[in-house]
Amino acid sequence: MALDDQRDANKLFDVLAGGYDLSIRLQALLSSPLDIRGQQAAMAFSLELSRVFKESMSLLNCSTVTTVAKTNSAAGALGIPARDKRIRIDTGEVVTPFKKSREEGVTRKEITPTPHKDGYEWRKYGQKNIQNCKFVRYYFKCNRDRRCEAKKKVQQQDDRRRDLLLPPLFEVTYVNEHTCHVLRANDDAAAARYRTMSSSPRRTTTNHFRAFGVVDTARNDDEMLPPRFVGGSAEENEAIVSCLTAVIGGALPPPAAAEASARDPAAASSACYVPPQQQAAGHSAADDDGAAMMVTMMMAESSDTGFPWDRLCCPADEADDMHVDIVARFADTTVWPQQTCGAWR
DNA sequence: ATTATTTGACCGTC
DNA sequence: GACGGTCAAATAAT
Repeated sequence: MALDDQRDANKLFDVLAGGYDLSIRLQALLSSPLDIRGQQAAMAFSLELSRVFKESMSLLNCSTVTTVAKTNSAAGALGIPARDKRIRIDTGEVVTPFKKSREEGVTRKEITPTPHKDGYEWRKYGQKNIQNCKFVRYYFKCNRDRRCEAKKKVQQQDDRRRDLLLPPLFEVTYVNEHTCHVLRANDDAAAARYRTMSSSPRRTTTNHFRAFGVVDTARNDDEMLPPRFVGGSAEENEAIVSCLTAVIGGALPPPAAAEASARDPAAASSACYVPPQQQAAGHSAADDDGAAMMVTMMMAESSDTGFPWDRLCCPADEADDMHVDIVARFADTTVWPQQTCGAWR
C-alpha cells in the first residue's frame, strides 16, 4: 500500500504514536520484577507491539522505505511537502526543518507528545490564551545561557486523543537556533586564556569571571546534550530505517530537561512531576492487587516522559473511572485496545 | 537569599 | 480594537 495521501500519513502517525505509548508502558512494566500476571501483561504488550510493527510496515512498504532513505524525504512519501514537514516515526513526532520567517526569525515546528524532551533546558516566560484554542499557549526561552536567543512556543492540540488513552499532542514552535553551545565554548576559551595569563590564584580568577557572568556556576558539561533533532540529513537517513526499532526501544532522551511541576506539568521546566494517581494511590497496600498495581506503577513511571496525567485524567472523579478502565484492559489481554481506522478502541 | 514561575500589563502588528 | 508576544513585578519554591 503506497503512502500517497494524507490519510495514510495520519494513520501511520496514529499507529506509531500508539506503539510509542506501548513501549513506554512496557519499559515501566519491565523496570520491576514480574510475577505471572506481570509476565502476561508484558507478553500482551509485546504482541501488541508486534502488531504495530506489522501494521506500520504494511503502511510503509519496502519500496517506500528505500525511496525515503535514498531521497532523504520521508515526508514526501507521506504526502507532506518535503520542505515543510517531516515525520519522526520513532516518536510519532511531526517535525519541520528550520525556516526563515521575517516576523519571527528562524522557526521550526514539531508535533510531539513530549514537548519538554528536546535536550535543552527552558524557562517559561509567559503564557497566553489564544483565540479559538482550547488550551493556553506557553512561551519558553533557553535556560542554558541567558544570551541564547532560542525560544519555543508550546500549544496543546485538540485533546480527542484523551478518549483513546493516548497522550495529548503538542505543537512546539522553535524560534531561533540555539547559540548557547557557541557562547559556552567561547566562555570556556576566555576563561582558559584568563587563567593562563593571570598570576592570581584560580579561586580568585573564577570569582572574577563569575562576577562578570563569564562563568556559569550551574555549569555541568555532562548536560551539554545535543538537540535531539537538528534537521540534519544523517538523522533523516536513519530515521525511517531505524524507526521501528526505536519505537520498541522507547527512544527516550535522558531526563535532563524534565519539565513538569505539580501545578502545571505541561508547561513547567524542571520539577519532578508526580501524577495524581501516584499521589493518591501510590504504592499503597490497597494497590497490591496485581493488575491495578501494575497500572499504577506504569502510570507513575510514564510520568517520567512528562506526560501530564492530571490534564489527561482530571477532574479527579473521572480519573478513578479511567484507572478502572485501564485495569480492565490489563486484566483481560484479549480486550487490549484494537486499532481501527487510526484510532484506539 | 537566590532562582524560577505566574500573570496582568504593555507593545507592535494587522 | 483585537490579537499574539513579551516584559516585569509579585509570588512561590529551593
